[in-house]
Amino acid sequence: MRSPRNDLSKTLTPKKAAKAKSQRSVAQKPKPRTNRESREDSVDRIYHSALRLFVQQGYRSTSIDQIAAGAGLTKGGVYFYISKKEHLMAQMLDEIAGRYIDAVIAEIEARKLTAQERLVAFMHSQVSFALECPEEVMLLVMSSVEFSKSDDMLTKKIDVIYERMRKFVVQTIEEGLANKVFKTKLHPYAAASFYVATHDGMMLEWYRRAAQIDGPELVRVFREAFLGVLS
Amino acid sequence: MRSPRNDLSKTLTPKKAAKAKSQRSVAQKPKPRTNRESREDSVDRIYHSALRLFVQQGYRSTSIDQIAAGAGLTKGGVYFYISKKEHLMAQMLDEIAGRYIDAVIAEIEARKLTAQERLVAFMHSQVSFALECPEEVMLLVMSSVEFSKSDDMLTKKIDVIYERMRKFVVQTIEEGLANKVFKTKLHPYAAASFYVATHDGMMLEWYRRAAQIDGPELVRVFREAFLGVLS
Amino acid sequence: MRSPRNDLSKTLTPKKAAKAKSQRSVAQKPKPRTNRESREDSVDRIYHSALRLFVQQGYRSTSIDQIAAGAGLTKGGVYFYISKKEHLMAQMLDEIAGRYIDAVIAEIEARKLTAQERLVAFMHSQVSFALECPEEVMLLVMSSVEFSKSDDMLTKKIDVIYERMRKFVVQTIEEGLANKVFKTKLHPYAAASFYVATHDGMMLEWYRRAAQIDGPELVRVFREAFLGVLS
Amino acid sequence: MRSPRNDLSKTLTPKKAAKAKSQRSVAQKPKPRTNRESREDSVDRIYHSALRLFVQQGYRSTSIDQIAAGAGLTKGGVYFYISKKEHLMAQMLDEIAGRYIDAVIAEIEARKLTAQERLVAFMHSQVSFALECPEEVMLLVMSSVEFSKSDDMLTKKIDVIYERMRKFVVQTIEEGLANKVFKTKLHPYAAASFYVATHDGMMLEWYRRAAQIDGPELVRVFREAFLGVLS
DNA sequence: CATGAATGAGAGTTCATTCAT
DNA sequence: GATGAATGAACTCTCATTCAT
Repeated sequence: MRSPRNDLSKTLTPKKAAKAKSQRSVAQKPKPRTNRESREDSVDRIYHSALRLFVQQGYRSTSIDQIAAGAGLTKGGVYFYISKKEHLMAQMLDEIAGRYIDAVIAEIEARKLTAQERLVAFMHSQVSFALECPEEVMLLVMSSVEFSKSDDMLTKKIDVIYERMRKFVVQTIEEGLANKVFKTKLHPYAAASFYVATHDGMMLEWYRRAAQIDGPELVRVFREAFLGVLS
Repeated sequence: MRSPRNDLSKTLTPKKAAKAKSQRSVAQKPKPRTNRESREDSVDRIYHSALRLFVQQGYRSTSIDQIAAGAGLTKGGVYFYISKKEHLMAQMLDEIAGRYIDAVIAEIEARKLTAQERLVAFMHSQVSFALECPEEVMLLVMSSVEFSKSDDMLTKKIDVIYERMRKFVVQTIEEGLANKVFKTKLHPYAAASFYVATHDGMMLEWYRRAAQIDGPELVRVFREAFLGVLS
Repeated sequence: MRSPRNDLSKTLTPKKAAKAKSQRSVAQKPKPRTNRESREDSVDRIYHSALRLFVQQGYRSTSIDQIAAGAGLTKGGVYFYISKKEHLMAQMLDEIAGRYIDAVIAEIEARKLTAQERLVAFMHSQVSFALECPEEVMLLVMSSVEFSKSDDMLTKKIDVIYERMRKFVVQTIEEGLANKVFKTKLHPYAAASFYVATHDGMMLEWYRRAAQIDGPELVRVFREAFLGVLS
Repeated sequence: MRSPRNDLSKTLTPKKAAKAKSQRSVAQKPKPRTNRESREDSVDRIYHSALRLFVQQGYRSTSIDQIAAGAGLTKGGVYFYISKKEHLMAQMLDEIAGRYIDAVIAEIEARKLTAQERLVAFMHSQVSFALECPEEVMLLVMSSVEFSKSDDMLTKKIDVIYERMRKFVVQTIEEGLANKVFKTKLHPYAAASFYVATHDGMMLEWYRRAAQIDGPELVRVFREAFLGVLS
């Protein structure tokens, strides 16, 4: 009834995320004084435990038991906060979409920029976010693979997120074409697909080879390749 | 010893694969005359059933029952040919790697080409193969996501395959740089990563949006972007 | 010791019960002045919430959470008053037995009546009570089904209650036979079983088909059938 | 696919049922020679194990593990035959309804009888069946309590079964009234409710007190009471 | 060559119960 | 007097795997 279901922490910040990642696998429980602190803490630990595991092993291969262990709880403890595994994932995706797509777009729309500047700003914002919260972005990319062509709720949710991303690119390119900023013969939809393809591919490659890869250099290549295609 | 395990058909050809795709969901059993034919037939049907399902739903979400149904067999029948689900996948990956990476490279090495020509030939060969056997290539790409950062045998196998792909690109670029064919400042490893990233991203996007996308156009963009980066 | 366990309200009256039924599903909390009032109030709300749910869904299918929600409390709040779900049920059965069997019998014994008059009075009293507190009676009948042939405490308790009912009927019939008021060949035990059977069956049918059934008519049939059998 | 789900044994006969009941709790596995025998045997053991447990403890309180243990199988073994616990119950109810209601009615309709004779025949057939297969009938009666006022599939199924029983009684009484065979003032629907009520009540009482009760005598009382009410 | 029966481990989920606050 | 967090056991159901036939 009054259990705190369905309102996963909105308080997660990149700092916290980064910190959590550097801790060891089973989070320590810092004996919080108040109930409120204890709740926020548990929610947070569940969120990060799930995030890490979903990215590492995939959503379907991650068990609630593993999430619980990573959060220093038992299965039942996790279910005190989430009503369904699917909902946990859905909320994670919603939050990520909000911060990685919607917030970024909103911020760009708020500024007065040319089409080209907006595209570049979009790329930079996404890259910055990915540098701060790599797992969040990876969750998106990897889920888009794990759930492609299924028919559950999560598939739809992910499709919608990607659609928003494509739409922004398409609209910006169309505007750029109208203003003669871009002069490519490429259809805007194809260009958006190329953006998404490069985005996903780079994230994957970066995740797979973080140790051996020079992130900034890859990003620079990404930008040049994409803008090159548009000119 | 009760069965011919571990020797999945090497005889699969792209034609067959393409044909299989256009057939109905449950393969018919055409009453083959000899035992040998019957065996090869079953192996074939298992292979294609598994391939289709692995790509559609992912390896871990595909049950032996589903594979069997798709092959017109029962679970036990499938286990007559495969010893473990993992082995089935391993053999599929081996075969795909052989045809999609090794054979392609071997053929290119056999011809006398400049570094640039070799790169272009590589891209074209991969794209041609992907057009003929899209599921095979998708299996590779999607598995590389599903199994990233795990520690099973399949993860290692996939890593090795990708390593071979990267190695060819790196060596070719290095040769091109030595011969002054390429003049990029980009580190060959970064360029190879960009190749792999774009490759995977494009395949994913193509698979996700086959209906809405102009494949050839995307491929052309791919080639131009990549070569642009190298010059 | 932390709480006034094991002393569920004896103050419940049929009026209250009837009133509660006509209220909305989640009882309101009327901010009682004193602690005592508050306690009695919560106890009352728990009692009625549980009663309604046990009858609707059965004891085992009703969760403490549901009871708590119906009483406007949380799980923990309910456990402040009850020590075990089983005890809550046990106390409900005790109270119902007291009012539906013992009080009724005591009142009849207090009057000077012939055997036949006593039987009729018993039937009428039970029917009147059932009309006022249908849920209480249904709890008894339905529990006798849910717990038949188990071996927990509740099973025993219900058996005892039914035994008291049968015993009264048997003794009254025996007396009536001795006084030549009844002249049936039927064994008193069989007649008592027939009484109980008809009682339970009618209550069930009435509950199942309250909307389509003419209660008073069913009751009249009950009385006539039973007395007919005895003459 | 080809698993034998959803076709629970039609071969169960009263003899077998009676025999099974007299065996000890965990059925022995008689090492059947053929697959077919083994299947029928397992299905049979599951059916009887479930029937016994459902009647003893109720459907919801019976776990698949208990059913499996009673059938000499493991949980997985039971699930090889049933797809869902709910389906197992549904099939049991269907079979019971077929034999206890439909077959009985069909047989009576086939004979040329007066309304009164048909009612008596109906009662006798039901009683005979109950003497041979008491657990089957008890399952019906007890389920009607366990599932009253729920909204699942089983509730609807049980309602339909009871409706068929009521309908036969109503139609027969209406015919009897038309032919002046019955002269009661009682509404046919009320009479049917009385029939059902007495039926259920008697079955319950008989089940609860089989040891102490003279079954035939109770049945005779049932018939006389019911016919008395109609005259 | 293949089936069908069966196992056992583990998944997601629910819930009575405890307890610090 | 009551809350909210948490546990642990039990439940339904799935699935890779084995094996007699």
